[in-house]
Parts: sequence; C-alpha cells; structure tokens
Amino acid sequence: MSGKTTIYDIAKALNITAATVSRALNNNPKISQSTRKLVLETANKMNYKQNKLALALRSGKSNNVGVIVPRINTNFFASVIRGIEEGLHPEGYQVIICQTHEDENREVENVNTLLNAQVDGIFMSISNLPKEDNHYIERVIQKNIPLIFFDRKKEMKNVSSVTIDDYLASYQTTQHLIEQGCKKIAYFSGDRSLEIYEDRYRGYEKALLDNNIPINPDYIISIKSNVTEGRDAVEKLLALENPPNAIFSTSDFAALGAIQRLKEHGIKIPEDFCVFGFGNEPFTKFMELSISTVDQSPLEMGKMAAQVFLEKINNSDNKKSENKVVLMPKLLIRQSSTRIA
Amino acid sequence: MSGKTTIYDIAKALNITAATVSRALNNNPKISQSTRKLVLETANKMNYKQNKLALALRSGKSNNVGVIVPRINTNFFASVIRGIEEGLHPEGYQVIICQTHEDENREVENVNTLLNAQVDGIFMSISNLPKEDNHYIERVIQKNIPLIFFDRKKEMKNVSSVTIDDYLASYQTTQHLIEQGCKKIAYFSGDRSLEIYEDRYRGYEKALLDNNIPINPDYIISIKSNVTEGRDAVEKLLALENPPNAIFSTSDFAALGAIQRLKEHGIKIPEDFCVFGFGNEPFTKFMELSISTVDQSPLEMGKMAAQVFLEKINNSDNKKSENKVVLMPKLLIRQSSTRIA
DNA sequence: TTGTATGCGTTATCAC
DNA sequence: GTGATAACGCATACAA
Repeated sequence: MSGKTTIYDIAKALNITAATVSRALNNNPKISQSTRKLVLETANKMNYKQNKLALALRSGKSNNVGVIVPRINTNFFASVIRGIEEGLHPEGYQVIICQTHEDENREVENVNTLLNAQVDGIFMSISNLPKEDNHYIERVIQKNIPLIFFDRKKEMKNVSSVTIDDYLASYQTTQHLIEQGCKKIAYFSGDRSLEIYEDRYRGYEKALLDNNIPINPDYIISIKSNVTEGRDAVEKLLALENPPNAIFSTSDFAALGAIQRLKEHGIKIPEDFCVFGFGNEPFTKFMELSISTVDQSPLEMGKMAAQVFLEKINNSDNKKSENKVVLMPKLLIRQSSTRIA
Repeated sequence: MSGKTTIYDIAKALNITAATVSRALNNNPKISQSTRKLVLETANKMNYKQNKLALALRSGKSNNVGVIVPRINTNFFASVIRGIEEGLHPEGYQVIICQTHEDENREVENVNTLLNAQVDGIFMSISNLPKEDNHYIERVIQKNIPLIFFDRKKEMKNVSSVTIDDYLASYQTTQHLIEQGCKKIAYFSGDRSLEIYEDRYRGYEKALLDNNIPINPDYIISIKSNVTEGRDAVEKLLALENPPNAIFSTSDFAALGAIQRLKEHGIKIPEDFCVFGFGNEPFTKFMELSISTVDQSPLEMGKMAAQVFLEKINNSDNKKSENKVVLMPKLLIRQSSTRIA
C-alpha cells in the first residue's frame, strides 16, 4: 500500500484486465455501470493515483508548460508567472520555471531542456539580443509547440506574443511631462536592441517631435535597471551646461536612484524637477514622495498569455498561426511628476 | 527531421540496434570507440534529443521537484524559489511551482498533483493550519520522497526544514527597541497557529520578561500582512488610554501602514515612536524614512533547502532521516528605530 | 461490454 | 562488443 498501485494491481484484485480498469477510470462509455463502480471503489481503496509520466509518454502530452525569464524574483516577472499559473491551473497544467540571468547561453539551454522535457508550450521573455541565430527558437516552431513571448518579445512568424503598447506608454508619459511644464526631458534607456526599449525610445522621440522640442543627445542615457545607475546618470546630467528638468526612466529602480541623488543636490521634486518611472514596482507607490510610473499589468499579461496558449492548443488548425496581443499601459501619475493639480 | 528522432531512428540509419545506440549515448564502457563515435555523430546529425519523459518513466526519476508556496509574487517567496532553482539547476533538476493562495484544499491538491507528476522532491511553505489531518503529508513520507519545509514549517518526523531562528530574531528586535528607550512596545502578530508566528511571539514575550516589562494584552494585535491592517491597528493603539511608543510588526507591509498612519497623526519617527518590521521587503530600504526590519535571507534559504534535498537524494540511507537547518536572522537597524546613534 | 495486443522512448538484463 | 527482449504505467485499436 505504501508504494505505487497501478491499474494492473486493481485489475488483478478484481480479476479483470487492465484495459477495463483504464476505461472505467477514464469514464469511457463502453463499460458497464457495475464494473465501473467496482473499479472506482477499489481504486480508491487501494489509493490508486494515475502516473502522469506514463500518461504523458503515451499521449505525447505532458501537461507541463515552461516559463523562461531572466530572473524570477522581481515583482514584474513573478507576477506574470503568477498570472500564467492561475490561467493554466484550471486546465490541469503545471508550470516549470527557468531563469536565464540575462545570459543567452542559458536561454538556449533552457529552451532545449524544456523541449527535452516534452513541455506542451513555452512562455518566454527574451534575454538575449536578437541575433541572427534563432536556431533554437526555430526548433520550437518546427516541433509545433506553442511559443508565446511576453513583454520582451522578438518579432517572428508563427510566434504569439503578449505585450503592452510600449510606444504608446512612452509617448503618453513624455506628453504628460511636457504638459507639466518640462521641456528638457532626459531619458534613461534600456538596451535598445530589445524591441520594448526601442519602442519606448521611439515614443519619447515622437512626443518631443510633435511638441517641437529638439532631441538633445546629451539627455539620452543608457542604463541598467538598478538604483546605482540612476544615481550615476543624474550626476552626468547635472554636470551638463544645460541640465534637464525632468527624467523619464524606463526603470523604476533607476528612477528611484535619480530621485535620491536629485534630493541630495537640494533639488525639489516635483517643483523643480519631475521624474517618471516604468514598471510600477511596489515601492513606487509606498514612497513618501510617490513615484509616477507606467503599470504593465503583469498579472493580466500572464493570464492573457495563458489564454493565448490555450486557444492555440485547442484549435489544432490554429496552431501554426500567431496571435499578437497588445495590452494598454496605464499611466500612474503620482507625486513625483505632479506639478499641476 | 522536423519531429522527433528516437534512438530507433539512429539505430536504423546505422544498421545497429537501439540498445547499442543507447549505450553509446550513455558512455557505457561496453562499447567500441568506433561505433560510439559513429553513433554520436549521426545522433548529432539527426538532431537527436533524449526524451526525458521516457527516461523518467523507465528510471522512476523525473528530475523534477515541486515547490509549494502561498503565492509566488512576493519578494520573499520569489527569492526562495530563485535560490532553490539556482541550487538545483547544476544538478539537472527542473522546478515546478504551485500556489495555494493560503487555501489548505489547494495545498492538498498541489501535493497530490506533484506526487502524480512523480516529482523527486517537494519543497513547501505551509499554508494551512497545523490540523490533525496530515494524511496528505504522510503520503509523501510513505512514498519516501524528500519533503523539505521552508520558513513556515510544521514539526514532523522525517521531514527536513530550513528556517530562520524566528524566536531569536524576535527577541533581539524587542531587546533593540527597549535599548532605544521604548518600554511600551506594541506587537503585530501573524496567525500564531503557524510555528513561525508562535516563535516570534515567544521571543517578544521573553525579551519583555527579561527586562521586567509586563505584557500588555492591549498591545498585542493580530494582523494580516498588508498595509491597511497596519493602519487600522495604529488607530486602535492610539485610542488606548496608555498608547505604546513602539511597534514591532511581524509584517513589513503592516509596519509601513503603521508608519503612514502615525505620521498622519503628527507623530515623529523615530523621535516619538519606533517601528520595526519583518521580512526585509525591498521597499523598506528605499523609503525616505528607511524601515528597520529582519532579513530572512530568502536566497540563502532556498539554496540551503536545495542542498538539504540533494544530500537526502544522494545518501539513500539518509533518506528517512531529517535535517532541520536554522539560519541566523539579520537585524537591519535603519532609521525607523534609531534614536541613539 | 470486455479482453488481447501494441506502442510511447528508454535502459537494463540477459544472451551470444 | 553487440543484439534481442522485457519493463516502466498507461490508453487504445482491434477482436471477440
């Protein structure tokens, strides 16, 4: 009783065959009520549990999906994963997580591992730069297993994606800052070889253009998403002959660093200087000076990604098609950018 | 070439048998160098990838472990999971995540699901109250698959655990507050039917006792871990005839809510009132008034849990034994509780 | 309605 | 050193 009861054990106990047991367990119509009941009872008595591994091997369907993210312990990624899990749990899928640490070798390795594990789908937020070598991704598509990018996507045929409209978010944010009276808006950019950062940059650029504000290359600073880089960037900006009076940071952490450093310089926010972040990290709301930011609705993004996956799975003719879902960003205008009430 | 190449395909291509291919692939000593090389080459050419599912079924080892947490998107749990993943990845294990949403039915369901998926180990942070019915946990132990509790554990035979010394953390924190001149220390408690919260309460109690400070039942408030509950609790405390002059909150979020509300009442922190949190949520450090808190080193906790699991797996004689690891908490004394420099 | 036989992809145990 | 065969646990096509 301790180990594992199989359908054979049940069959033996009932002097019937394993096939019949299997049918009874699976509510197969071709079976008499009496034997079904009998099987169900003894199965329960013998504490039978289906071995998903055997089922998976037999059916070619593991009921597992893989999620690949740079790291799991940031609010954004953790929340997306939560959304995916919640969307897929009712359908009986389990979620396997993989981290890349922004290392593209790890990304390739993770994809292969998931493929070998026979997952039924892969969700991923790109880490590596969009090089020419997409061989490992092609393999996924060829195997005809659904691939869904979220947030950091790569434009590809036959690959679905769920993202927010980064261009729009960026455009609206820049527009907002201009309306607050800021004409000299610095921009903290992520790596623009990733689509989301390129899109955000274009939104910023376009908004300035539409307002007849020239682009100042000195105001464009490439940063990594952490506090220190935000602080350093502020130093550079304040050393300029003509320093800016606002920062739009594509990272909340860098925005925080910027605010810290600006304050240390005695600059008043938002009176003298506006700051806008991106990502709606929990701390942005909690600060005494709350930080304006863009909400990416990660939970909804995850749930939507789950839906996209399920649709692909259920419409087998649809499997080859792609579905690009673009969610609306939400500007959370808080104290750090509110001059005009 | 698109679908799946099996060892049979390789065997056929080489006019040898699948067994030989398998041996070659697994570096079995009983094989000639020449055939091995040949097999390896064609395997590579045909883009062969081992089907882990078949291997798992055959070997009874899935190379998957399950992690069960109340929710994945809090810094603490996400970081522990990260630690587990990083500790297990080098050994070839994949991590399957499950959420309970603090619902004990979900907890039972998740354990069963993981068992059916034939995971090689289960890591879990208890959600449900330690009722008498531990049947679902017993099943895990009986099946002889390693079970490791982290943080929210349950005292049981044959179950390992990794926790911090909650009693000590709480004792030291209370002692610290007393040393800062606070004799009237309110306490925000979690559900004391969970061991960690009981331990923390005992630490608080003992420190007061050791300092000849009587316990004031009005100061003990049971809260959930969120901002609102912290705010509400402060209201209750300030309405007392003899209100406290410090709060030790076992939740950072409640500590934040408390601070917000205290400030709104014009109470100065830390001059008039000290506040101490628990958990080292990222925002505690970022606040303009940084919040003192207890660091639980979640990353280390996860890595340690991974180690405990690996030791159990590798010493099969050790499998039945238990290993209770207790990590040292770190008090992070920040502005919200620093009167004396 | 039930039983028989087979295959999912591997590896281990025999033989040769 | 290599081949044939069985087994892991399950579900189904085919027979009966």
